[in-house]
Amino acid sequence: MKDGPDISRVAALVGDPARSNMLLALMDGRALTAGELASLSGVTKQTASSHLARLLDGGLVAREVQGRHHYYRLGGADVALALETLLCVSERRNGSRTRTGPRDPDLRRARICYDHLAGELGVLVYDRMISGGLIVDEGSKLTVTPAGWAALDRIDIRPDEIPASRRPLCRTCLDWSMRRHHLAGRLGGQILKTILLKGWVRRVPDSRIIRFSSSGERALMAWLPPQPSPGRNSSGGRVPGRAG
Amino acid sequence: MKDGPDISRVAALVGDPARSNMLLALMDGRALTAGELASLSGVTKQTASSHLARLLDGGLVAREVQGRHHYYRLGGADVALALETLLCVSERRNGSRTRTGPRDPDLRRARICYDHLAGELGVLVYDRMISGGLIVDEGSKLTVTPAGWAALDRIDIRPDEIPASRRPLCRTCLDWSMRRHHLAGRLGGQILKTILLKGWVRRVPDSRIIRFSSSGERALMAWLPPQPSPGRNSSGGRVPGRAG
DNA sequence: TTCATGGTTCGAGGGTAATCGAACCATCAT
DNA sequence: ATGATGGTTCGATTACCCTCGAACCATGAA
Repeated sequence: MKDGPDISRVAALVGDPARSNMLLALMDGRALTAGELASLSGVTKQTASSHLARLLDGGLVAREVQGRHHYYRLGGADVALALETLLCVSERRNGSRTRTGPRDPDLRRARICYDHLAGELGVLVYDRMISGGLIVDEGSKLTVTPAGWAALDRIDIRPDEIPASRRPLCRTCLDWSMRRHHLAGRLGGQILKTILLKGWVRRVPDSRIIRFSSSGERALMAWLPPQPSPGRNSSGGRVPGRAG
Repeated sequence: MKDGPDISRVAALVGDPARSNMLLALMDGRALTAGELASLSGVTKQTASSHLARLLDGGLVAREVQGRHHYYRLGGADVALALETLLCVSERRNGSRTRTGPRDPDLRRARICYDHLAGELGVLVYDRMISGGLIVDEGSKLTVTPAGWAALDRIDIRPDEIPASRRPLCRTCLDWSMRRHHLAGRLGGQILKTILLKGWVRRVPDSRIIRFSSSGERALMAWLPPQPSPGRNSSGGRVPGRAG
């Protein structure tokens, strides 16, 4: 009778408000302590501990113990993706009921999704990289073109500096606010790391929001391939000359 | 404190085994009656009715009344996507614990996801259509190329025959068993409809499984563009010629 | 050692909701 | 009309689990 794995188990884990708040707080990819997660989700330490134990057992979070601090991190990129898709559904269903706070526009503009850039700017980066020929969708996977590596080299991202892992290099992630794809995977993480390091963006404390400095946004736009002209589309898909 | 919409509400709806069974049963895109859903999920009519009312209120399913029969269908493509991603997570987390039944290989091979083709063959169709240049990822969206329309015309799919709606024509959907993309959207639905009509595949009753007839599989392969690289090349992803 | 801090474990209380029996309503067939 | 079938509503029972107070364990500091 059961088709696949027990989907209700993980869904029930996300189904509690306290736990979902914790998970959303971890969406920025940072590892938070149990105490921080407790106060963030509005429950006592004991309750939080119980919830975290369940999340850990279910594999939705991972724990790292440092001294007397227990750091919790999201269980993986797939967990982040699942949360984003759930956000997608929630948004559509009771979106009208939810009042949008003042921070929402910033959140839509640019935010951290697990470890990479999301929001309008995240989608924009992905779009430009695709239309500019820096990455191509080969069906089975996204790959970086030679022109792409050349462009990445200009912001000091080189293949040998991206940590190796079983995780795919490029991946797409569905965007909750835009309902479009943006760049995830190791490369997506590396890009965010880089623009943070370069000071193009800075994080807003205790939130997923990231804010571009005006010079940073200019620098990003200068790095990205320009928007293609609206007329002819990809069949000729040449990499813009400036990139080479 | 709340970032976005109340994600825990929808997650809690999926979090009950009876409800998740119902939702998974609806993943094939068909509309089932309340009674069928009751027996499928293993609860009485009364319980099922209560669950369905909740799902309806949450927008996860839609109801259509015909005579004394109440047909329930999935609330939308985004709901199907969310369920697939949750399947993805569940698979990874407690996949080893779940014993794989005999039907699983068939389910992995080809199944219905909402209204389109999924599984190995679904991914294969998507891959070939991308690598063969029938559809292209323009970043913001997938579009069908002129060559793509010509190919689709050969299996009697024409632009004016695809029902208009706000739903995107082409969309990708993450595959639970393959963890890769396959073709969704209105075009994905139309393709499935077509190959069902042509008798290339037939549905296995009371499941999401679809089975290709041998002639049907040959016909599909004959229609699809051939695989680009000569041998099976799993790791050394070759960039298609025109990107360079 | 002694104290303080961060986390977990235990137990009890309380509320939500899943479940089913029974009754009720609507539709179709005879 | 009368009966049969498909669904929903109501009420009561039951079980789960969320929550927190209190106690307990581990680490770091004085």
